[in-house]
Amino acid sequence: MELKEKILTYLYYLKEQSIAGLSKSLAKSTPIVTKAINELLEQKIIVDKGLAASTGGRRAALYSLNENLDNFIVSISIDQFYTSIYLSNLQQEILQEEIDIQLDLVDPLAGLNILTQLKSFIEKHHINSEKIIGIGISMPGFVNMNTGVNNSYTEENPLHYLKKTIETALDIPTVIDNDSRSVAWAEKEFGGGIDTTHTLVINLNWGVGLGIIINGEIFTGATGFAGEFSHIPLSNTNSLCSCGKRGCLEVEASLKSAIDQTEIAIQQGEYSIYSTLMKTMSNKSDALIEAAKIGDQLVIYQIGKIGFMIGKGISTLLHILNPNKIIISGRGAEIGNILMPQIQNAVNEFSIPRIARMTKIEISTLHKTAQQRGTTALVVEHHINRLLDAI
Amino acid sequence: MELKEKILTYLYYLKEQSIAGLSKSLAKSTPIVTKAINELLEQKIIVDKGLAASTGGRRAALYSLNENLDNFIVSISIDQFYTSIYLSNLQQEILQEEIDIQLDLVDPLAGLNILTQLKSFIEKHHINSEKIIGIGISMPGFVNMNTGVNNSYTEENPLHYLKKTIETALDIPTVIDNDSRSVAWAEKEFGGGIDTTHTLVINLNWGVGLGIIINGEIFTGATGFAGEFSHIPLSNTNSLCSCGKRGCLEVEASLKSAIDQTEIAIQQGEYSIYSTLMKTMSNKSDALIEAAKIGDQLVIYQIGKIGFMIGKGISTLLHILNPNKIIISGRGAEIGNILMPQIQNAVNEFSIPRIARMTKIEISTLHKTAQQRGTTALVVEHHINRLLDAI
DNA sequence: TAAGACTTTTTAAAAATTTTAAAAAGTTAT
DNA sequence: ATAACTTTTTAAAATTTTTAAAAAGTCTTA
Repeated sequence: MELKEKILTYLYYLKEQSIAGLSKSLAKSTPIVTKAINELLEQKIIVDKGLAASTGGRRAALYSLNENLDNFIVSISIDQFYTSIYLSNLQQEILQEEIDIQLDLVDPLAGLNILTQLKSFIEKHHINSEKIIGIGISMPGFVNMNTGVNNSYTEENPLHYLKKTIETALDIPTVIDNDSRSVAWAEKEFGGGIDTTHTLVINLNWGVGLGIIINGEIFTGATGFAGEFSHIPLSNTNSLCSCGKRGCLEVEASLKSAIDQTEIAIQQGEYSIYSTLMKTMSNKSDALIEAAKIGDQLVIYQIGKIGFMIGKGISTLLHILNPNKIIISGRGAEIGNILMPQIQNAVNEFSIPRIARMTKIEISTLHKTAQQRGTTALVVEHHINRLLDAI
Repeated sequence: MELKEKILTYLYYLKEQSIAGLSKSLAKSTPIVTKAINELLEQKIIVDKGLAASTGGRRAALYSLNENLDNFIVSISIDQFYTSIYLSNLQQEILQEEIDIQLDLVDPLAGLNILTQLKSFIEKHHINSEKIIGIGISMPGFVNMNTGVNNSYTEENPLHYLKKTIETALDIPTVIDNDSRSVAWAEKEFGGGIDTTHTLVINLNWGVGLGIIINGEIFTGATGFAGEFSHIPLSNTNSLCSCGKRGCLEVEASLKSAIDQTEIAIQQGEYSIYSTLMKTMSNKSDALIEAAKIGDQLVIYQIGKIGFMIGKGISTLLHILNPNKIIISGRGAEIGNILMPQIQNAVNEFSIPRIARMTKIEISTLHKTAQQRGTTALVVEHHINRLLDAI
């Protein structure tokens, strides 16, 4: 059973694969993969897609997931202020979406609201819950995937037990993880991390998170807290952070900090198109990003500043972990071209050239979809076995 | 052959083991381990050591390396100013040693001097080179274990090709690694890292190095440069580092920095027993450590300062990697009790309590022997197969 | 453009390894 | 002293991998 699940997971990611290819990727012998493939064909979970283009020898037979399967995945991407819900199929396509539902996680009712929104999403689109393989949730905080608990909220807050709440209310297998780890996973499977083994993914959003991939696997540390990038002591200004400490990276290297600084400057009389945009847009970070794209001077200056601090943080990561690649992802990736020069400046200033040369720094090409893709993949990783059970 | 090597390596580390124990540690089935053990017994490489104390069931038969084997390991521990050469047996005992040979690595002849010293060591103690399983070298710098090259020195400098030079001159298999990684390996196998999977080892010496153990293995990063802890931007004073950058940790967190500061203070008229000690001792760090042990106020103050900076560095590591344990090792471990309170102060100031709580910070109990033990183990890891070939 | 050399996938047979079950050897509590 | 329980060791069965051979193509060159 185990092997079949792995095969299905690979086919989800890669869409088409040969027996030889699977055998190599899974480090399992050809005979055993052949046997599993034949059984999956028999069960009509996968289908034969004909022969691959030649690579210089006998052409390989390709297999893919059967696109006639009517099984779906629901994923919920949560950030500090907005929640999005998606319905996807096994071809990595989004079938339905409800994006940017305004939901401040500070609100003690947020957890229950998410459940309500999810229920109405399923009803509205007439989704047969029997056909949902699983529900994936990604959200900020100290999320323990194994216990399903978010330790950033007290036990009284429904967000603490969000996974369990949803799972029992809907009776559908549910899996939860930290937002930055989901984004990192998306980059590993679909983005710039496809062919690197040691990849760091910076999730630039309202805050600034880090997903660490070591030896091709998400690294969670000894107790699941690895990647708390945002609170390392790097800032010289010593401004107070929400965590109670001073000098945290997050204070000067997140979209929030750019927004705060921009708003302060505007209040002090500086001009910025940001204020005009905010009259029509409700999402501050969207307004900031839009202003930057238009070329607003103040906003670009503020974004440059966070870019420099991110670069300083990257210098630290570079020296300690010597990764193949560091990817700037998350909402902030959209203004990557504005961030990049300042990131590079800081890396030049704070890194040993010999070491910095070893790591490629990139802006994600996945943009907004990263979190959704990673969260959906999380369900595949954990509950693809339901495809086998169902038939 | 492969399995036998693994068994011998385990027996080297653990001295006595049962078939069941080996089977579990090596993740190999009992029948196959039994077969290998029987062959090794036949070859007289290992011996039966009788039954283990009971653990509530049938008593296990124990096996160990045959102590009558006359095979040895030579290890060379090199630091910025002193080189030590050791001869050890397979019972982890040091048979001969030549410690603290004064050898400044800045001297372009250092590489050749090391070879000369090694040759005379072997001659002086009448060591039969046929019986040397291998030579292990550990030294500071960007050492690539696979190519055997130290990239911190130019190709003209004999230190660049030290491994090859020694290997060809003596015709004995030689292996080289970075000093901090050797110390980390020693901590993992013999010290505080025995039963933790994610362990960081700070090698406090003339400089300050870091060995990273992730999933029970040395982590080298994408290109072998992981652990360049000493040059992350953490200092506020912006003093210039030898690497050319400003704000590097090393400038304020190494024994060198404590020595420099102490000497400056003495020149400015402050009293310290360090100056008296230096009249009889040639090794500055030994003098510093001795002064600290005696209770010299100035030295203790200066050591406290480096402790605080190390603690700040530890805070960064803590947040990013969430290890089970961080061990302060190397020469500086001897003054651990003086460092510790300031390390703890800094960790309290710069870490999120929830995260800091997860990681135990310890002073090494291996003291000076760490580097030697790690370097010797390096030979076992790479050349234990010579035991099999020889017979 | 056809033949031979070369690649790669697939199938089949042999070898190795693991898993499972049973036996052996102790220990501990009553 | 015996029954119940543990743990190691041995033996047999089941899996898995490795190796070799066959099948199916591609590509170069005469």
